[in-house]
Amino acid sequence: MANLKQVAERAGVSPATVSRYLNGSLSLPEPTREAIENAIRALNYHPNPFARSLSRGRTDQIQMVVPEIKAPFFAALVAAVENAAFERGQELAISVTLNRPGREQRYLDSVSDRHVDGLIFVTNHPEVAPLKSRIDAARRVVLLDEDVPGATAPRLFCDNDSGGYLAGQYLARHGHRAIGVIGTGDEMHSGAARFQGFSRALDDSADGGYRVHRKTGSYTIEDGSRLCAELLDEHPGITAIFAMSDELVIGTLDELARRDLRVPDDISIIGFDDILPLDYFATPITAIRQPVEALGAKAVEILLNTDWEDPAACSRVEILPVTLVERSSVASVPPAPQATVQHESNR
Amino acid sequence: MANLKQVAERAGVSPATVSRYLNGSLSLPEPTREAIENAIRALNYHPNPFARSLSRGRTDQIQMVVPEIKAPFFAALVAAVENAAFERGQELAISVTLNRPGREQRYLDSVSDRHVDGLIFVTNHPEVAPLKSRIDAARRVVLLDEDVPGATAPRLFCDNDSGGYLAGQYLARHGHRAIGVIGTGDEMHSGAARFQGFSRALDDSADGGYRVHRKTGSYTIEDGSRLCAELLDEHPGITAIFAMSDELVIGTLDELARRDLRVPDDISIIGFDDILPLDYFATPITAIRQPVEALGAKAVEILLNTDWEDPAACSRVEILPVTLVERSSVASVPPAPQATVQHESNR
DNA sequence: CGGTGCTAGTAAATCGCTTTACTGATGGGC
DNA sequence: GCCCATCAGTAAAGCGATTTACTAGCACCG
Repeated sequence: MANLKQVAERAGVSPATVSRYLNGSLSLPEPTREAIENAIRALNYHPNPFARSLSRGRTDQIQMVVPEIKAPFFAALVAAVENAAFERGQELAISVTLNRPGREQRYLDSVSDRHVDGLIFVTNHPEVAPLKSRIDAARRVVLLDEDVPGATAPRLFCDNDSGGYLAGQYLARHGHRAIGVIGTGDEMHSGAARFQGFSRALDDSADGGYRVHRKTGSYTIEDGSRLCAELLDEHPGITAIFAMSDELVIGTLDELARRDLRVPDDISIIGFDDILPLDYFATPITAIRQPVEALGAKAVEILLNTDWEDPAACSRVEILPVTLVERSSVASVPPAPQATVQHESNR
Repeated sequence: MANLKQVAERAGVSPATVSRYLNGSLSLPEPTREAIENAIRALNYHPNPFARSLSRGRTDQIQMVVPEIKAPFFAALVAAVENAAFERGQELAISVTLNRPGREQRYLDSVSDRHVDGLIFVTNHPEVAPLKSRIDAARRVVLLDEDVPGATAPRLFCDNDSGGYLAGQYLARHGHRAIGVIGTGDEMHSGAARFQGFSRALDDSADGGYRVHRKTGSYTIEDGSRLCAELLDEHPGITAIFAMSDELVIGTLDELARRDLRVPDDISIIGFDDILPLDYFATPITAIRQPVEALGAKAVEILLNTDWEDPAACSRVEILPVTLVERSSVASVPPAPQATVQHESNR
C-alpha cells in the first residue's frame, strides 16, 4: 500500500509538496502537478485516513446512535442522515442500541473514545437519567426526534404539537366528537406534544363537547393492537382514532380488521410519521407526515455548523414543520352526534 | 484531551509501560497497576483510535454496503450485522447506495481508501458488470444475500432454492394447481434460485398438471401490486400466489384488497423474507423465513475468519437454511381442480 | 544596486500510540 | 561468589499524514 513518501519520491518532490497540493493549499505549475498525478495513479495511492485524522485532529466522520433500525421511521431517518452526511463529505457511522442497557451511554462515551467529529443521538425511551450528564460531557451531540430533558445540546424535532393540532382539527372538521388517541404518554416529549396539540385543536373548534380517550404505550405494532383493543372495549362509541406512529397505525388496522370494522366506514383513522407507504394500503391512510429528509439534513447541518463554545447555540431548539397528507381513512360523520355517542362518559 | 504520555507521567512510568499494560502484553505488580489505573481515571483518558489504527495497521472496523436501508429486509440485515460486529468488538460503518450510479464502486474503493478491515457487500440489482473487478481488487469483501457473478469473494446466501421448494411443496400439498409467482427474474441470483426450487417442488409432486405463471420485477411494493394485477388479469384462474419478498407480499395484498379478494378464501398467498410482522396482518401470512440474524452473524464471521491468501476460501459459498412459517394465508383447495381452472392455458 | 514580492517549493516537528529490542536489579542455585 | 533467570520496565523507531516556518531563485522597480 503506497504512501505519501513513495508518491513524492516518484514524482521527484517532497512529501510536503504532495500533501499540500492534495489539500489545495499549494498551487503548482503544470509539469509538477502532472508528475504528482502520475505518481499517484501509478502507485494507486490512497491517503491513509487514520494518519490524516491523527494529524489533523479531525475525523470527517459523524456518528449516529439510534435505538432501532428496523422500524420504518428510524430506518428512514438514518437514510436521510446518511444522505446529508455524504453530501458534506462526511462518513456516517451508525450505532444501534436496541435499547440494551448501557449501550446508549457507551456510544455517547465514544464521542470522546472515537474522537468522532460529532454525534447525532436519537432515543425512544424515557429512562434517560444517566444520559444527561454523558451528553453534557460529550459535547458535539445533537438530540434528534426525541428529547433528553436537561441535557445541554442543540435539539431538532418535528413540530409534534402542530402535527397533533392538524390531526385534531382535521377530525373535528369531519364531525368526529368521540375520539381515541393512542401514542406514548407524557414521559416522552413527542407523545406529550402531539397530544397537547391535538387537544388544543379540539378546544379551538367552535362547538365543544368532545370526548377524547387516550391510551398510551410505546410506538410498536403490538401496542397499537393492544391499545386499540382497549379503546374499543372501553369506549365503543368512538368514531375515530389518532394513532401516533406508523407502527401504531398498523397495529390499529390489525385490531380493527380482527373486529371486522372497516376503515373509514365503521371507524376513521389518522396516523403519524407517514413513512410506510400508506398510499398502498387497502384503505390509504390519512396521516401527519414527518419531514424525515429535512430532519436528516438539518441534523447534519446543526452538527457541523454549531459553535460548540457558545452556550446559546448549544441549547437551541429547531422545529421542522409537518404536513397533513390527506387520503381516505377519515370519513365525515353527521354534524349532530348520535344519541349512542351522547351518553358515553368522559374519562 | 489526555494522551498516553500524560497518563504515563502521572503514573510515574513510561508511555510504553502504559501502552503494553493496556494491551495486555505486560503484567504489572499491583502498585504500578493501580497507579496507572488511577491516572487513567483522573485524566479521563481514552486512547485515540486513529493513532492506534495507524500504529497497528488495523482498524477494528468493518464496513457494510447496502442498497437501501428502509426496506425491512435490509434494515434487519444491517441490524443483525451490527449486532454480530459489536459482539466481536468491531465497529460497523454502514453505507447506503440507494442504487445511485457510482456509489457502489466508490464504496468498494473505500476498502482501500479507508483502510477498513473488510467489507460486507449487499446489492439488489443486476447491473453489476463494473463491480466485479473492483471486488477482486478490494479483497476482504464478503458478498451477502445477492451474487455478483464472476467476482472473487466468499459468498453467503440463504437457501433460496430450498425456500422456493418449500413454498412450492406447501402449495402443492394444499391442492393448488394454478399458481402465480412474482419475484425477480433470472438475472438476479435470488429470483432464479427461488423460482427454480419452486418449480422443482411442483415437478416432484406426485400428480403433475401444474400451471405456473411467473411475473418478474423488483422487490418493491409497487411491483408487487403491478405484477399481481397483471397476474390476475391474465390468469384469473390462479388460486395461489408465491410472492418472493415482504414488499411483494404487501403490494399483492393491496391489489387483492382493491379487487375485494379475500385471503385465503378467494386466493392463497405465501411470502418470502418474513421480516415484517406478518403475524399481525389481518390475515397472518404464511411465508418462508430468511435467517436474518444468522446471515448477519455468519457474514461477520466469514469476514473475520477468512484466510484471504487462500484462493479456495475466497470462493467458498455458504448457504443458510430457511424455514417455512405456517400461518393462515393458504387455504386448501379441493383435490380435483375446478373446470374453470382446467381450461386455462399455460404460458 | 538594493529591496520587494513572487514562485516553487522544502525541512522538520507533530499527532498519539505500538512494538521491538533492550537494560538494571533482584534472587536462587550450585 | 558467580551465573542465569526472571521481573519490571524503558528508549526509540516507526505508522502516514499535516503544517509551520523557512529558503532559494528569479523578476521587477525605482
